[in-house]
Amino acid sequence: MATGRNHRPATRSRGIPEATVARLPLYLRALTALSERSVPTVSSEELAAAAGVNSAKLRKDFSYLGSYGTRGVGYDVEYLVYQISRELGLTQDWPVVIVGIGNLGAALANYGGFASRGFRVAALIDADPAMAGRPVAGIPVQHTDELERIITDNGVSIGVISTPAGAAQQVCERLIAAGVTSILNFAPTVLNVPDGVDVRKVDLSIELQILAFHEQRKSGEDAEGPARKGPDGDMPAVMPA
Amino acid sequence: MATGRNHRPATRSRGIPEATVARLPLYLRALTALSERSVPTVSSEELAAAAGVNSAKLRKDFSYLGSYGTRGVGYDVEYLVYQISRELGLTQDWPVVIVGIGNLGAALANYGGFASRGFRVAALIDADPAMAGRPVAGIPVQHTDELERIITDNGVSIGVISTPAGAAQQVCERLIAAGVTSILNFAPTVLNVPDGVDVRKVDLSIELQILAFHEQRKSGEDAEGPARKGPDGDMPAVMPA
DNA sequence: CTCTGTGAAACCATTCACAGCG
DNA sequence: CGCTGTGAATGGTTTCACAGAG
Repeated sequence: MATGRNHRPATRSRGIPEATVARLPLYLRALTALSERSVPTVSSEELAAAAGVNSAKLRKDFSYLGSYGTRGVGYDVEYLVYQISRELGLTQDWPVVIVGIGNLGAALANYGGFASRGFRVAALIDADPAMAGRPVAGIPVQHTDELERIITDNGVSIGVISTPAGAAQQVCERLIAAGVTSILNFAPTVLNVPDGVDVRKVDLSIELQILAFHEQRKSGEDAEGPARKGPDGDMPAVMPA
Repeated sequence: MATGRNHRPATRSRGIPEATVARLPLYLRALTALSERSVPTVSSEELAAAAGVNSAKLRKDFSYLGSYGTRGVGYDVEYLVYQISRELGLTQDWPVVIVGIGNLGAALANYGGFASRGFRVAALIDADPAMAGRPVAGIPVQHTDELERIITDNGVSIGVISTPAGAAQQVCERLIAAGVTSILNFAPTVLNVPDGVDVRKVDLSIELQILAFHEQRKSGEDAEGPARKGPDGDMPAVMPA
């Protein structure tokens, strides 16, 4: 998972389940690919395969949006693309700022997937004065001093944090004070935010650690014996790394 | 979530729930910070706050690992760091290859969080011959032709894919054929893998789309009326973007 | 008397299986 | 007759609340 905190609680009646929301972008991507190949309709089975889920789940997901399919036929690709885009709020333009233009920030600025789907990089912000004015992905980097003005002037409500961990909380607070209410956090820290602000977290090393866990289980299938309680899995005198 | 497919089913008895595994790295990070400040013990309440979860969940999570706490006192920081590290398989060294050294691949190679926790970047691989030999993060980039040899020679079982979407499936297949059994995929595609191979996916644009969904709900709290079925939310003549 | 460890309850998500529409 | 849409069954996760260890 890559989600932070602050997930809309059980409030809101006609709500779409979080798990479903998280899959809509996947369906949208698969549908866009079909649309580009001018495929007119698609069955739940086919679309599910393209999105990497099973068809029952997909149909249940779509049932939360409404009845957009045709029994015996499938779904109209163009129509679904539009309905999902609208549901996700992608029919409007979302200006985004990226704070922290190191290696990762630059990668994000250059990432085509942003611009393609309703997101527009409104500004790049970095604390290093030496970066100021230098263009990254064709956009000039601005100094952190300008942060509040940039947010306000551009009506930015989504911010991306790709600073070092130490700077993240402070940047987060300034973004929120200036009006940002959704944050995508790449810094390896827990961000504390007030109610009403959504945070999603993407953490590279966490993902690797989860893989390592499963990887370990693959090899150690056999002599797995003692692992619980007591001084069997005891600590060595010298700590590893 | 950022997980792909292929999650170990209900097999394996004494298994730790996936949701718990996904949080262990969070606890570990919080504990490491405490350890660096030489804090000897911590209560479930304090540690939970530092990790951004609630304390009941944390205690339940730890209960799957064993009884590592002391009632009335809390947890021994150093001891827990070791136990969680061991459970995650971080007491051993994991050589990793990164395939696709564009902006993102370079960012990953430079990312300190890898090296710090048992992961070692064994090689950087790119399809562009012009990149070959050029050092990134102090490691020379090697050509894709070398992929199989590199995997074998270094005993790599974890691969990171940061290529363009079009190349990802093919790279994935070569990695698997060469012996990789865990993949962290940054390319915006669904990877098809055989059983026994774990895939986790990190998708920047998907995270943003999920934020946009919630963001949209914040403003449109009022005039939300019609959204279901029928030709109310009908498609415009011209498709957006 | 504090704080862990954990059954039991509540909640959410996935899967099954099939009625019924086109 | 094929495929969607959906109740009902199942399985997993979170939260509650408290017994009992230290």
